[in-house]
Parts: sequence; C-alpha cells; structure tokens
Amino acid sequence: MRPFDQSLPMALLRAREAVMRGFRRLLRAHGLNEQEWRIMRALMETDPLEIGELATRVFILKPSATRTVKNLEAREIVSRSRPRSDQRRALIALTLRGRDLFDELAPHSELEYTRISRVIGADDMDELYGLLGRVTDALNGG
Amino acid sequence: MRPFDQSLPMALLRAREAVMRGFRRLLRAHGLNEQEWRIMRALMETDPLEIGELATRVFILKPSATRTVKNLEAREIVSRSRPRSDQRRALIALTLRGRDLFDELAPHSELEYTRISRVIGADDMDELYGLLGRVTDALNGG
DNA sequence: GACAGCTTGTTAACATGTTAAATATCAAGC
DNA sequence: GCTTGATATTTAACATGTTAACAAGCTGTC
Repeated sequence: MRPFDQSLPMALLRAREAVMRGFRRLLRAHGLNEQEWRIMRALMETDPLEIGELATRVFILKPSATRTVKNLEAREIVSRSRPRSDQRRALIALTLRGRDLFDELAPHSELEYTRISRVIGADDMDELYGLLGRVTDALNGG
Repeated sequence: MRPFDQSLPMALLRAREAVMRGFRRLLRAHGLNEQEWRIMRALMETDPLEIGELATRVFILKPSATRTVKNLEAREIVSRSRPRSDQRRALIALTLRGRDLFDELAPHSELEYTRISRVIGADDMDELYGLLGRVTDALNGG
C-alpha cells in the first residue's frame, strides 16, 4: 500500500497548514479566526448576502455559518436583516466597524501573501493554482 | 484584494474535500473515520509506535490522538502497552482484528485511488505531488 | 538519594465541524 | 383560505480540533 507521504489528502492537509500558519498568527493578533476572515472577505466582495449563499461561498456548512455570524454580530462586525419579500431569509452585511477592521487587516494579509509567493516562487505558485483548480473541477464532475 | 477563488488556503481546502469525498464514503461504510484510518495506515507501516510519534506522523495533535486511540482500543482494533524501560510511554500496535480490517479496506482504498488518478490524469497527479511537497518544505523552512 | 527540571501522556474546557431534527415562512393546488 | 409540500434558517446533539493545565515518570546534579 501507498506509504503515508504519498497520500494525496495528507499532502494537501500539510500544505494547507504550512500556508495557513502565517495567516493564522496574523488573524489572531486581530482577534479573528480563519472562518470569520473568510466571511468578511466574501462580504467585502458582495454585500449583503443571504446566509446560505454566504456559507456556500466560504465553504462552511450552514450551521457553522449561523454560529460564526452570530459571533461576528455580537462584536458588531456584521449586521443582519430580514427582507420583507421573504422573511425566511437572513441577509448579512458588514458594518462600518467591520469594514474598518477589514481595511486594517487587508494590507497585512497581502504582505503575508507576498511573502508566501516569494518563498514558493512565482512559477510554482501559478502552477499550483492551476493544478488545484483543474483537480477540484475534475473530481467534482466538471 | 485578491478574490476568494484565488485564495490559496481555500483552493487547498476545496481540493482536499474533492479528493476526500470518495474516501470518506468508503471509510464510513467500514465504520471508520478519516483519522482512524490514518492511524491504522501509520501502524501498518511501523508497529508498535509511541502515541506521540504516531500523532506526529498522522498529523493529529496529541490530545486528539489520545482520544482516537482510545476509541480504536475500545473496538479492539489497536492495543496499548507500556514498556518497562520507560513507563511514561504508551506503545500502540494493531491487533489481529485491526490487521484484518485493514486488509479488508486496503484494496477498496487503492481502487478509489486509481479512480482519482484516472480522473485527474497521471501527469497532473505527479505534478501535484511534487508541487505540494516543494511548497510545504519551502514554507516549513526547508 | 533527594530535588529540580524535562519528557510523555492525559484530562479539561472550549471552539469548530457535522448530521438530523425542528421552526418558520413561502408557494401551489384545491 | 386551507392544506400540503418546498425552502431557509436555526437548534440540538455529538464528533473532532485546539489550548492550557495536570499527572506521572525519567534524568542529571548536588
């Protein structure tokens, strides 16, 4: 049987941890975890967003999204509203405070990204993106 | 700021989920989760193994390893012993039952692996392994 | 051989992931 | 307009990850 080091899931997990280490340190310094930052980024791109759609985009299950959004709400980083047209839905948006926090963190995040690109090398970085995209699409029946 | 689809941690996470989907279905059919299977594989390679060394190899933190090993022990898939020379240590080994379960699952796992290789293509598969290894090593200060 | 400090593993407390069931609203058909 | 079924979200219960503290055994030094 294939030895451990040649297990694709393990290789992906280790690579992700290696990449995340710097980011996590950065986020924690600003009182955020990984999921909260993903949600903030998604909302920065499109805002407001239904919580279900938000969960899909940030690749978190809906119950986790509910819980994480509740935490962000308590810290007044996001706000929630129910549209009149459909009272089942929950629309999430960044507050002003949330946007400020994003603006504060974003440059640090970009810097860390640049550092990673330098360490890995631009060619491998591009190659890796391409490969991951192709592999994911292929496996998801693309 | 970089859009979501170009976030390396997200790309790695999605790729891993895509790869794992088939495996998880397979493992669950045999009553195992991902971590339990990783532990069994590691023990199949080297057996017995101290629980700390085991945790390192399968990329699980020690408290989780303690818990997972306890579960495997309860199902008599692994056994535990304390060497006389150092009573702090806990040596974990597969039981006969554990080896049987492994032998039952391994061919299915290999088959799934073959399926994935076919879907992805051998070239991309090799390329991906190489890249992930290089990236991980580079980021971990290699 | 007693003490201090190190190592190994566990426990405890809390955070997050996951699954199933519950709640609330909407929409369609009668 | 009532009922049935579908949809969106939440809650609940449990599994796993994570951090810090704890317990027990070892090791070297005096």
